[in-house]
Amino acid sequence: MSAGEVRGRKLRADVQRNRAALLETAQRHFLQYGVGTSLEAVAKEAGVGPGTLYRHFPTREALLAAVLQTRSEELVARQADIDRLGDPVVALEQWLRAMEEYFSAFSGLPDPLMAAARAQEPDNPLTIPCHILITATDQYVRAAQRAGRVRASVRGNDLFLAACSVAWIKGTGTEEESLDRLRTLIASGYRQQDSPA
Amino acid sequence: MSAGEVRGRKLRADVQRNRAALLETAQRHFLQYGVGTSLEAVAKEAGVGPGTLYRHFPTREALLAAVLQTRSEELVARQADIDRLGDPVVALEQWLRAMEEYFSAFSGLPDPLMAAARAQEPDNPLTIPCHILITATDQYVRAAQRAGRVRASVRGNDLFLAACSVAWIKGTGTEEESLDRLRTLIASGYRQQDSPA
DNA sequence: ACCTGAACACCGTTCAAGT
DNA sequence: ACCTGAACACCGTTCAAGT
Repeated sequence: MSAGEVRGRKLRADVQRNRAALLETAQRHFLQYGVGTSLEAVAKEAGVGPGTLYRHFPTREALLAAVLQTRSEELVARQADIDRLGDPVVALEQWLRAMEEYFSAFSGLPDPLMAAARAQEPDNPLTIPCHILITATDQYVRAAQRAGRVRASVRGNDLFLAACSVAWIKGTGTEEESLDRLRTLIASGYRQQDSPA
Repeated sequence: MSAGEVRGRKLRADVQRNRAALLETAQRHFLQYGVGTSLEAVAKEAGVGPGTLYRHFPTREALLAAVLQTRSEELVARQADIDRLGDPVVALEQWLRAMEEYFSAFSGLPDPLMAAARAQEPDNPLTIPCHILITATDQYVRAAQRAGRVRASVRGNDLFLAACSVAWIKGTGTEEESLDRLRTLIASGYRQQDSPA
C-alpha cells in the first residue's frame, strides 16, 4: 500500500497531508503518553480540527490500528527469519518474544488488544492482527509438538495469552529480572520434559 | 476497627455518615463500572460535594484501598482454612485462586494493584496489601518446596505476578475455559516433576 | 472542624457552517 | 468532498465561602 492510498483509493493532496500528520503525531503521543493519550491534543498538534481526526479514524482503535500497521507488517516479515532457525523450540521462543515486543509498543496497548482478541464485533480493526498472531503462534506450537518438545496439551491461544500477560506486566513498570523469571516459569509450563531414557 | 473510628479517632456523627455513604456508593460503582468510575458521580450519589470525597479520600487509590479493606481482611482470614489442608501444593493452588478472586473484585483492579506493588512511594495505600500478599505467597511456595513439590527456582513474587496476570486476562472478558488452560500452564511451570524412581 | 458547590482546566464527540 | 471549530456533556481537582 503506497503512502497516498487507502484501500486503493487515491486521495486528495491535503487529505494525504492530514492523514500523514495525524499518524505521525499520534505515534509520537502514543509512545510518550500511552494508548489513552488525548486525541484532542493529537489533532491540535497535527494542525487539524477534532472533526478531521474523527473523519479519518472514527475510533481510538482505528487510529491505533493504523499506527500499528507498520509494526504489524514487520512482525509478519520477521517470521521468515524465525522459520530459518531450525530448532522449533528456539523458533517458538523467539516468536513469543517478538509478539511481546509488539504488545509493548505503547504503554497500555495490551488492554485494547485483548479486548479485540475477544471481540465478536468485526468492526474493531485490531481484531485482525490479533487473529493473525494467534494463528501464527499455533503453527509454531504445532511444529514444536511434532518434534516432541512441547506438551501436547498446549495450544497457540494459551501462549498468546501468556505473551500478552508478560507485556502487560512489563507495562506496569516491573523490572526486567522479574519479567525474565516469569518467562522462565511459562517456558517450564509449555516445554515437554525430556523423559530420561 | 469499629465503624465509627478511623485510626482510633472518634468521628463526628455527620462525618461518619458521609464516610459510610461514600464507601457504600463507591463499592457499588466500582462493581458496576470498574475502578475508573466517575468520582464525581460517586460523590453526587452519596449526597456530598466533591470536596468532601477528596477530604476523606485524597486519591482514587485511597478510596479503592478503603473499599477493599473488608476483602483484604477476609483474604488474610482465609489463610487459616487453607493452612489446615495438609497438602502444601493444594494449599498453594487454593491460595493462588483466592488471590486471583481478590484481584478480580473490580474490573481494572489489577492495574492499580501492580502499580502499587512496584511503587517505592509509601503513600500509596494499596502497597501494603500487595506486600502482604507477596510475603504470604512466598510462604506457601517455600512450604511446597520443602516437600519437594515445587521447583526450587520459583519465588513467591513470580506466582504473585502470574495470579495477577490471570486476573487481568479474566477482566478482559476471556472465557473461563481459556483461563483454566492458562492456570494449568502456569501450574505445569511451577510444579516439580516427580522423578521416576 | 467539616462541608458545599462554584470555578477552572481539561476531555470525547458531534454537527452546522464553511471551502 | 473535506475541513473547521463551536457546542455539548462530561470529568478531576481545588478552594473560598459558609456552618
